[in-house]
Amino acid sequence: MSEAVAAAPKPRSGRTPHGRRKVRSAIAVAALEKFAEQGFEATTVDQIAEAAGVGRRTFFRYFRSKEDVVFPGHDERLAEVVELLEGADPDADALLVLGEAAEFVLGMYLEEPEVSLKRSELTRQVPSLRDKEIASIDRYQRVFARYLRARFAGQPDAELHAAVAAAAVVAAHNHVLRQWLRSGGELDARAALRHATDQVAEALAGQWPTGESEQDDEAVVVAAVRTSASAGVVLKHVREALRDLER
Amino acid sequence: MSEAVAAAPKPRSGRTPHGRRKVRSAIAVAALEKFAEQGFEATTVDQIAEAAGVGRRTFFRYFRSKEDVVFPGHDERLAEVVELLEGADPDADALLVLGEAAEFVLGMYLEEPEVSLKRSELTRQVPSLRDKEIASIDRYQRVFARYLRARFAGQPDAELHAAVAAAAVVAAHNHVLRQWLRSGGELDARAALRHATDQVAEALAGQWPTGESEQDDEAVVVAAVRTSASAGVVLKHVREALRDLER
DNA sequence: ATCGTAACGGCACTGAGTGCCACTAGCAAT
DNA sequence: ATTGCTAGTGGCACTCAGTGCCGTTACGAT
Repeated sequence: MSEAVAAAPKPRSGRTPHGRRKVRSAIAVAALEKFAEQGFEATTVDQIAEAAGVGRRTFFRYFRSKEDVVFPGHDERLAEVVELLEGADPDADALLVLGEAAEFVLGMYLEEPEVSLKRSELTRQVPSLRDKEIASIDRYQRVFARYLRARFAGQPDAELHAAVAAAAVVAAHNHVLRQWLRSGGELDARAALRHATDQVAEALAGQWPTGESEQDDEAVVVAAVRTSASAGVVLKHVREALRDLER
Repeated sequence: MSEAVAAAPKPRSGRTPHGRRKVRSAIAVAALEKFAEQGFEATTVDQIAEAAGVGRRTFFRYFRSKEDVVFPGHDERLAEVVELLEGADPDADALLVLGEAAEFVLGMYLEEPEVSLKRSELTRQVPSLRDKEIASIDRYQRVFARYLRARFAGQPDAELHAAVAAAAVVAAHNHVLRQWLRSGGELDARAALRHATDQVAEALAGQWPTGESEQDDEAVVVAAVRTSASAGVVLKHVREALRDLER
């Protein structure tokens, strides 16, 4: 491919006589251009480095791997989420807090729609990138689960409930994100996410305590309904719905 | 590292003058031995091939990558799950079917506890293996979600509910699997999984219809309880628990 | 015994990622 | 202005995963 290159020790041919601090950005831009041009796998690090006007070695100083160019600063984002959860009101409903955290994560995508859309296009097509993204999502889920474990501590099946609820919230987030991406960034994702997390919270809070502030008053309720379900099924549901209110 | 090797064209030194059909198994055994001995990353494919008495090239004929030795036949397992779901009773409760599918997956681990334990040890320590496993779990989750999407089709928020429920079931499965692995294979994982999926099904079925066969009879229920929850909260829960029975 | 096929081993090659080192731009102290 | 230090950089050589190609060999069928 290279025709008659490599004669003199390369007099820093193209651009950027000596990169300032935009080196990282220059590499990222060049890389994404190349990826869009000729695909991820067909693009070598050498090509990226040359297009960015830096040495191949410098590329790996700014990005641990070729995949990392596509997911910049995922670690920092995760750290922000951890911080957000640690600073959350300890008395607030745990699932509500998680919903806010999910919205925060979603916000990171919404901030730069074009980038998010391009990235999703890449991840859809390249298996290794897809795997990397899934692994990164899993890290968020672990953080969520850890938070819930702490909040649920002492309750029966705390770990199970934490794991399931964290997975549910993440799934809701991912679902909304996918919809937003498919809509080309037009969807009101924040509203959709709130609706989704509300549904999740409703379903889980109906069965499991999630730490909402308890009331001291008491209540006697009489309900009468007409339904096509069998008496047994209705009784089962009512009994279950009430059981956890007793605690 | 290699001392004075490579003189004659290698007279097939060690073992297995010419592998029968146990070549794959021989490679896997040799690989896992080496991994346990000196770690995953520190073991090269050459070492594995030599220990197995085969050529380096043959290794890659049986395993697509070094990681693949640790996860044999994951694709086939996934296909079995797909088959199981496709052959499931279309009238059965969808979450119950998913619970059975999860138990089937869990069964694959329970079948060979020693292998599962060793593998989990490896995946815990090696990031690349961990990522690979997460990606593989995600494939199951996608299959689950696809099944639920088909079952929920037509209902409001079908896709959201499918995604969340699939994630919940997978999370329940993973939680039980982790517990079982931590217990060293002693835990009654099947019972624990049934308990876990029951909880998930209970929580979600209380809110969302999951396709359980409807009865034709009717029922009028009167319930009276004493609870520390506020009247509003009780009413909300009861109303929600009953609402979906109406449909 | 011979032929055909499929598996095998060796070889060479690409490309990712790493360690090492020499070079240089920029800055501070004198 | 000169000197000296430091940090960023680029080149080089190396390891190792993974792939394509091809000659060879074991084995079953006839």
